[in-house]
Amino acid sequence: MAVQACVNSKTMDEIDDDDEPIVFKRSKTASKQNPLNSATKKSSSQMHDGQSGKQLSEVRSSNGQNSISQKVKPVQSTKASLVKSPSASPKVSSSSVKASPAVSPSASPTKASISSAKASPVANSKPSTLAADQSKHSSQQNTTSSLKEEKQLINDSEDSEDDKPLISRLSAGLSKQSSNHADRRPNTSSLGLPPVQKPRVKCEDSDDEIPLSSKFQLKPNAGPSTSKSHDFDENKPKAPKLQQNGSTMKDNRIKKSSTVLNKRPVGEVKSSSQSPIKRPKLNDGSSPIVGKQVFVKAEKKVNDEDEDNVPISQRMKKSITPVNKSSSAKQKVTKVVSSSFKKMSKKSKKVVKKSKYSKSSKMLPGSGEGQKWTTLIHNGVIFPPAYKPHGVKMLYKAQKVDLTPEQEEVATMFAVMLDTDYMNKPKFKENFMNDWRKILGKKHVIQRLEDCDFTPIYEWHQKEKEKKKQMSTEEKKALREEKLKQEEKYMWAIVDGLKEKAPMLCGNLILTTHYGHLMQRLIHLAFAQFRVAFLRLIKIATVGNFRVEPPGLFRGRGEHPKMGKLKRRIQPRDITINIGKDAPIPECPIPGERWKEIRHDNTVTWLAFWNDPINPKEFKYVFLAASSSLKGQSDKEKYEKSRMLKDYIQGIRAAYTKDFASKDITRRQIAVATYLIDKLALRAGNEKDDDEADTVGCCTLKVENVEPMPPNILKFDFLGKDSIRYQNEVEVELPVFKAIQQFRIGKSGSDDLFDKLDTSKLNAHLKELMPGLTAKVFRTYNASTTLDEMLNRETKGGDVTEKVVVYQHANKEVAIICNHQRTVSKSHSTQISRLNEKIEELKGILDALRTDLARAKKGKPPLKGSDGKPKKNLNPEAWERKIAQTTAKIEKMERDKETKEDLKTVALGTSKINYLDPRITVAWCKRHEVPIEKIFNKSLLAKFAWAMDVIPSFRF
DNA sequence: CGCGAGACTTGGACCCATTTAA
DNA sequence: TTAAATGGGTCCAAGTCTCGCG
Repeated sequence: MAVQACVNSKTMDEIDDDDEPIVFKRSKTASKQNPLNSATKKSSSQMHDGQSGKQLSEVRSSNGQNSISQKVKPVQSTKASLVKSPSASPKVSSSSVKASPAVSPSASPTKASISSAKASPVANSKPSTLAADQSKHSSQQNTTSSLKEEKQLINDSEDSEDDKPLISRLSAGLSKQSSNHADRRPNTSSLGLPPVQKPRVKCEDSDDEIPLSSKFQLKPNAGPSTSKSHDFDENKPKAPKLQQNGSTMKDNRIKKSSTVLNKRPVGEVKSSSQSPIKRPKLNDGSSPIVGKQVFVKAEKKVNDEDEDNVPISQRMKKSITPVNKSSSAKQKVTKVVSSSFKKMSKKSKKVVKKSKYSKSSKMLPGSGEGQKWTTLIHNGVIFPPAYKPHGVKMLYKAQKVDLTPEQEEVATMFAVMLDTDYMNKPKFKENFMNDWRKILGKKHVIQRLEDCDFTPIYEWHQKEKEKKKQMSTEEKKALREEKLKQEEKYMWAIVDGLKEKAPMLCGNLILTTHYGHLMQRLIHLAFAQFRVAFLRLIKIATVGNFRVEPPGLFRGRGEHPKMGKLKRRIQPRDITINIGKDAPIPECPIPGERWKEIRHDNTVTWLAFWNDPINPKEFKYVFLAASSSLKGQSDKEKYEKSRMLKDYIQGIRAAYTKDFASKDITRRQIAVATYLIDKLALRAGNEKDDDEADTVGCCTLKVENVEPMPPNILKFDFLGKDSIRYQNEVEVELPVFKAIQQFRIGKSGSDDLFDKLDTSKLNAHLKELMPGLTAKVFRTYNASTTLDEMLNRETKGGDVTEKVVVYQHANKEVAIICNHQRTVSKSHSTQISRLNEKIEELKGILDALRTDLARAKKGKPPLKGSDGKPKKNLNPEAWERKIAQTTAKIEKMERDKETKEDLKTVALGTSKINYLDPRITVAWCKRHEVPIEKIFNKSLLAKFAWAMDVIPSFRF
């Protein structure tokens, strides 16, 4: 096993403890969040300007807020109302925008900017094989290596780069070269390309680190596998090409409107200078986007240059060729885990897994199609404690009722939810009662829920909670330690470790013993390289959810038809364990019980699963934690895939634009759906069963969810994932608008808008455009692209705090695009009013200070304070200073207030965790000397360990 | 091709410890 | 020092997407 990419395991962490893996660690202080100041809003406008060929025009509903709508609840006017107007007159909307001058957060240019290069001490030492690789990095870092190379690269850089300082551009270019190539390549494999084999090398740690050797080889790349023809181009009438992505008209308005209804990078295909990105000429572009290129490093550079101008189609062709070859050539570098393997996987179970000792087996590409691990050792899962009856009697028609422990357990589940919103849901109560009745038995006195009084149990529960709260810190700590002790052994898994070492490593021995410590030092000091290799070899990953879900009442979201149903207790006999063949089978923690089944399937990553008691057709899995290299690897592949989309996007847009007018209705629907997904980052929208909440995604939008408002505004209003409401008014291209109108003809509100479409058709189509492309890739693409652009456009200098604000602003923009919401906290309004009071108070003080200043100028003493005490007699300058301080304070508070109001419904975390390529963040931090800890917390640092050594010039 | 099983990612709420404000 | 606010971490629901089969 080669060492796969980073090991972000705890072990590592700990081992690394002394020497931080993280490079730019600087100050430990966490910065609290900085209020995004008002500047924020404006930025939205800025962002759309002219940026890289993106479509500016479209805007998200004015300020983000609006767009984010309320949660399921009642639709409210809310700020939406503010926004609203766009519909009426698009133009207006622009005005509505907050006109605030763009203030950039940073006023002063600081040194920061300079260094794009230096900043980062390279994180870890890589094995010598990687030296070359490193050199690249380093070269960049320290300097500009060869100019000429850079120049080439520049072309390849993104649109936005125009805005960047030369130096950064250069470096960016470099990065591309190095990292991109390296990075991307691997993807290929995961993209559904013909699995090219890459000979894997054993120790790679991230693709960046792919061993040189392999890197070199890569060149010929695999292409997209098939190039199917696209029917595509052929049939369609030519679409108005100008508008291709909505450009023309929008453009004008775009500029004006800062308020964007929806934002999106969609590309406008602006001609401009700006985007060097490959923008295909339309005509050709339309052509088959089929197979595509895969990038090979060297090759790529070369191509890049010219490619910009080359029509996509051609480009593709080019690349295609190589594909075949490559495949034949058997590439080297495969990622073991690459998703592409999946396909073959199932079968591969039989994969030969030879002894784990034989490394060869592990890494080899061949060996493992679909193989996710070679050896896997873990301790199974832990069960929740058995139910302990409390004996508190509930009332039925005011009489105490005796319940058996089983009956009481279920009654308690309900009782503890008395103060939740579920009590207002008849469905919840009905489902609960149905299931409880089964346990009570037909003859039980308890017959009607309405006659039940659970308050005694509820109160008992509240008291228990209170008791717990009252415990002293020590008691709590002891309790925690006790729990930890019990759970400790379940928290770890050894993935691809050498079996014989396992005992030593098991648990956290290595981490805590002197021996471990010594070794660590030793390794650290004397054998850095060895150490890296060592760590890679022994992978101890933390298990994500090793606790079996306790019984309870199903808490479905939105109007879930099954809410309230009893989720029964899971027993060992329900659980299937997946573990290495030679690993000891975890002991069943419940005496007398046994596991349902033991599997040794190395083509999957789960450690255990059981069937969901609520929906037996579904499974609940136990996986490794997000910080594991297995997860890291696939995370990285996900981002590489969306980066790849960058190279195809222009062609894809051209293609769907052309299809807006297709005679073939399915095709037209696909085109429009793709447009919406691209522009609005909508989810795909799989079909759902009747026993699930009625929510929709793009393909399942109903007629009533999209209202066309002439001339070209679409008003969206639907419940998406988790029954989170999506409301947005978006200006779209005329052909899209017309197509939507036409899709609605003859249908009722609850009919499918895209009746000819479903996600599998859509994805099948997307795959023809780019290997591995699916609808969700657009969301990642949209999010990461937005972050990358905003960061680069808006980071102007200033201190760390200001830069962090810029980051948060960008993060917020992404959250709005993705419609990541949170419920407004209960204390929100009081917090706001408290702030208002303070502001008022300060204003009063300010007035008094001004009075005193005026008096001081006239040589009079200050008035008495509100408390009646006399103030010190100061000179005018001193009063002025005080005034300035107070004014600053007021301004800060107002900013805080605004930020708070602004973010009250926006959840920033989700996008950070799932959609923003961490390399963008890391590189930006390096370039701007922002300690990464200001942006990523501990768990994100662990999760993104694979991204930490990205070069500063990395661009998405 | 459609379907369903299966595997994995995404996502908001909630709980609780820590930090910050009062 | 205490109370409120934050933010990390957990929990588990709810999506997406692939694959194999008939």
